[in-house]
Amino acid sequence: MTAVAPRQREDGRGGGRIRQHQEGAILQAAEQVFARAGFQGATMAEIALRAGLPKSNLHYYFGTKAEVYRAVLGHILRLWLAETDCITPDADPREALEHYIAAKMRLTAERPDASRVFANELLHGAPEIGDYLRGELRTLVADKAQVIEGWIAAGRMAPVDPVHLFISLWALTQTYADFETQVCAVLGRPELAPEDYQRATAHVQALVLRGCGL
Amino acid sequence: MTAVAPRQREDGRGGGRIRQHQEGAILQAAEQVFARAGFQGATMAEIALRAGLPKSNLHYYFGTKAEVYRAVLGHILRLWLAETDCITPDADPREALEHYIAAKMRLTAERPDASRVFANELLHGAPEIGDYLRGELRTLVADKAQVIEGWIAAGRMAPVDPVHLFISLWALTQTYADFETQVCAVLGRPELAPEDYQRATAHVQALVLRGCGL
DNA sequence: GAAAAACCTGACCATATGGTCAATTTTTTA
DNA sequence: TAAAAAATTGACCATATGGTCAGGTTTTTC
Repeated sequence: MTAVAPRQREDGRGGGRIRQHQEGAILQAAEQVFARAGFQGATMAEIALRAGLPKSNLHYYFGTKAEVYRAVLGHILRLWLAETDCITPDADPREALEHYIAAKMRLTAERPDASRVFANELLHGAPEIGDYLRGELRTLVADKAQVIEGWIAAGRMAPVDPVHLFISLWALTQTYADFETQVCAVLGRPELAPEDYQRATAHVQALVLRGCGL
Repeated sequence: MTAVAPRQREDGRGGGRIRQHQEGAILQAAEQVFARAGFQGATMAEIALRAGLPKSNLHYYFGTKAEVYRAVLGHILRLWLAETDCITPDADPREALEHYIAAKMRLTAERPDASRVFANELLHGAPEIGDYLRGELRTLVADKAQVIEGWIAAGRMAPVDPVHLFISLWALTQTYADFETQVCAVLGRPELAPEDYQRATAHVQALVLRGCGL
């Protein structure tokens, strides 16, 4: 009989010892495969191969490909949140933005595949995470935008549309993961090395801080 | 017998009157479908449907899906080039950058699907256009970077890494097409209206010009 | 106006792939 | 240690989809 796998918590932290381990391996493999091929291009066979288990076993843990995909996205969304912690009314605008950019760039450098899966999902209209974007994310951004409005009103930085500023920050940092191929091409590098990410971070910080009159 | 379709010029300008028309319709339909679903997700059946002809007729003009895809990309690359015309040693840095940003943003607003197909190709490692990126594009960027270096050396703008500046400009503008869903979500819009693009253009121009000390 | 070229199309095929299932083994529980 | 639960797996199936093909129709050419 086909056992119904009782995954308990949506974050995959439930289940026994073996389940923990296998789901972890699957999610890691899936992130790579989805990043490289997108949802449609990814195959369950390849995910299973990379995770080191037969396809039918993969189906024991995740009934459908969409389920694996959702789990990967859930994982990634958790990374995307927070980060904005440093943006508070009392913080120094310069330090806060500098810190935020550095954090986002670090994430980009360390988890480029996560960024790519996210980018791919957005690129195709965010069928899975649209609700999250219009809910949690929008609220978060609205909050932080208020903080920045406050900074501007207090004359602590140049007047900049705060929401568009966030959009710009995301674009400026994630481009180094999402469009790495293009970046490598114009930089004349075979791949991005740590120094490249350092240069990129410094560049974005300089551009944005000066752009915000800081 | 299966006729071998003798497409003459690679840009689809060859062939008879009917061929012209049909290929145009196909390419337009294909751009939409590839933008929404990516290469793997796009189906020949849907492209044919949107172009208003049976699938086998589509195959008469383009032997394989990859061929259609390459034609669409070729179309798009032609848009990507030029644009940088305004960046010359004698130009005013402020005006030149302002103009370049406006042009790129206009392209983004008018041909979002083209931008998305391009983004998708990059996201998956640019298997088709990698050579172009490392060839023509890199040369072009190197040239324009020299111009900007000249501006900086002459004290006409703040010192900014020119190649990273280009990367930033692309990211800042294309994000409004590629990640439109996210942009709409945080802006609280159902879709981007012309005013939104105007605001976005003004924002990016202000941020970058100030960021470049202009 | 007839021959040639270009164009059109329904029926068909091969293959890839997501997903199922029943039987077996391993692990946990009591 | 025995029963129950969880985990594993190879064989199998249904379907979607890229692509073929033979024969028919329209358009162009001379």
